[in-house]
Amino acid sequence: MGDVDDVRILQALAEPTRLAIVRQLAAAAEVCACDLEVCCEVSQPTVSHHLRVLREAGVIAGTRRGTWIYYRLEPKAAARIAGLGHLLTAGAAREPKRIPRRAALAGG
Amino acid sequence: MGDVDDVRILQALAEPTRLAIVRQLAAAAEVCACDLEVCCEVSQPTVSHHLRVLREAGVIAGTRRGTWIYYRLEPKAAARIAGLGHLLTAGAAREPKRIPRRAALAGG
DNA sequence: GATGTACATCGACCTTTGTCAATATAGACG
DNA sequence: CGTCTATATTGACAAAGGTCGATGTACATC
Repeated sequence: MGDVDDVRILQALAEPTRLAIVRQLAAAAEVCACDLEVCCEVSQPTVSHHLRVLREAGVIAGTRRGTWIYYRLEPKAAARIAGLGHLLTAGAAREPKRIPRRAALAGG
Repeated sequence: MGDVDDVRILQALAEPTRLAIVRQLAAAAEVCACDLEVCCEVSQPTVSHHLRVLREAGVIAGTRRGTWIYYRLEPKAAARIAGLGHLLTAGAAREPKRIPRRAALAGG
């Protein structure tokens, strides 16, 4: 369920500039796009492009307020990543180191 | 810290076939590469390529046992994704809906 | 050592993606 | 309306990435 969406979200996060933007949004809850430009060493059109990718993946949302646009994280996408994190940690913890369990084998 | 690694892990996960492989590993703790091939609609070299990407990103690890290679999730990478999930959910929850907090403004 | 199976590597192809300069749109303000 | 600022879009280009067929390598078995 929702497998394609997860890939989309991961693709959106899997880029240095975009992950930096997302981290900045996670720290401040709401950030003006103008402040995002300052942080990154890429041109304004490139930032705008990355914001579009994040928006279309449902990772962020923006609200225009006058001339400025304020972006924030989308809880739904955050929850998806958290869910994937839980799935992976549970799966990684499931490693039983292949211990033979001699008692179980003997007891049947 | 470890920002580049996170991007690497996310890049590894941000592809349909690779995410499917990772999900399969999360469900079974250890899977033979031969079983992974069956699941996906891509050729054997392509699966091998994806396994290499996942391995080099530190997402999975493989152990040769005779002719077969058994893959499993790497706990460290899983923890990183989980951590990112926590960061994002916390950041998304931090949205205060811009409530003015009149008491705080008055009290100073 | 010859054969068969499992997996990896190589080389080539085509698509996707990140980047920027130039230009366009949207709102604020005179 | 004209101008200034903030953001988006377009077009072009190079780099990265996914895919496959062909081939190479490792292990098992006869």
